[in-house]
Amino acid sequence: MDSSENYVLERQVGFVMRRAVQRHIAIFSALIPEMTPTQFAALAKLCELGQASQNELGRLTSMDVATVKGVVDRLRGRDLVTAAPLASDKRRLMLTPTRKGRALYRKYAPQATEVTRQTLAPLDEEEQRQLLLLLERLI
Amino acid sequence: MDSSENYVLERQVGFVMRRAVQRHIAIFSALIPEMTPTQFAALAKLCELGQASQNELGRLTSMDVATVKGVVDRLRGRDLVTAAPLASDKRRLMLTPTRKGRALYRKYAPQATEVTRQTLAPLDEEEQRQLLLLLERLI
DNA sequence: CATATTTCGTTTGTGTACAAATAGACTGTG
DNA sequence: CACAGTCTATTTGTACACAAACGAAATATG
Repeated sequence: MDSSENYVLERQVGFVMRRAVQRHIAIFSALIPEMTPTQFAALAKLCELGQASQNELGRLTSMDVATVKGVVDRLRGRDLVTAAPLASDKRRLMLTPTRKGRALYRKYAPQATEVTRQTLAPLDEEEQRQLLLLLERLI
Repeated sequence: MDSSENYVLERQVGFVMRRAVQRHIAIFSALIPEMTPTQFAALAKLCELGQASQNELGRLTSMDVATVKGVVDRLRGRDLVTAAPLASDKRRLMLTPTRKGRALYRKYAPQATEVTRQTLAPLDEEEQRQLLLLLERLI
């Protein structure tokens, strides 16, 4: 009896999700070569909020403090986001999308929607809703 | 009319999958702190096959050539896998799990199954099967 | 047989992702 | 007020992940 006989890599959620994410990222970068999904997520959330501290943005986009710093640095480097320490709390780094950042977001939001559409294309509408609901319950 | 108004980050599959993967990895590293999901996947596949070239292993575990090299290097560094150029085709690097590697795989295979179980725990059996089937169709 | 093409592996560069350690700023409580 | 604990951001180190470019080996094709 060897319990490792029962283990089939291809049937593990982790493996299947990893592959699904790979395909999704490929679709994303084909449709939006100008930025990564993570960068777009950060920019989108910041545009939605108007303004947020780096820490807050990280929490809302599920990024680690170190990760969000890297992402924000690259957005700042491309002049899509500006940063300034908050006067009332000098620990916090307030982020604001620039005009250029907001324009880029508006430009690519429809493309980003299309990325989701293409990723889910193998499923019908009902299945798409099912999948989203099931995934959300895993979180 | 601003189409970016329709874009809600939290409703995009990419975002939801990314979060689900994050949770899965957290569960994995809690149960199997000794190696990463990727390393385990490579080791598991290699143990299943008995032997494989690095390239082959990469294809079967959905890893890029550069990625699989890093993963294999780390497995070799820990003496879980040995590598040797194939005499009949000097381009290929044949990989074989060591006794230690096979032992580690057998030891952790049940834990890896448990990782999947815990990841899917919020869903009932039927929903778990549903999710797996839907995800597989995205690939 | 000669060479064009393909395959395999490596290297380099960029971008997530997280842990852990650090430093500075704030808050609450004594 | 002092200072312990908390919060925010940064830094460092490790580990995927992929693109692009390279060299060496094998294969195909003329």
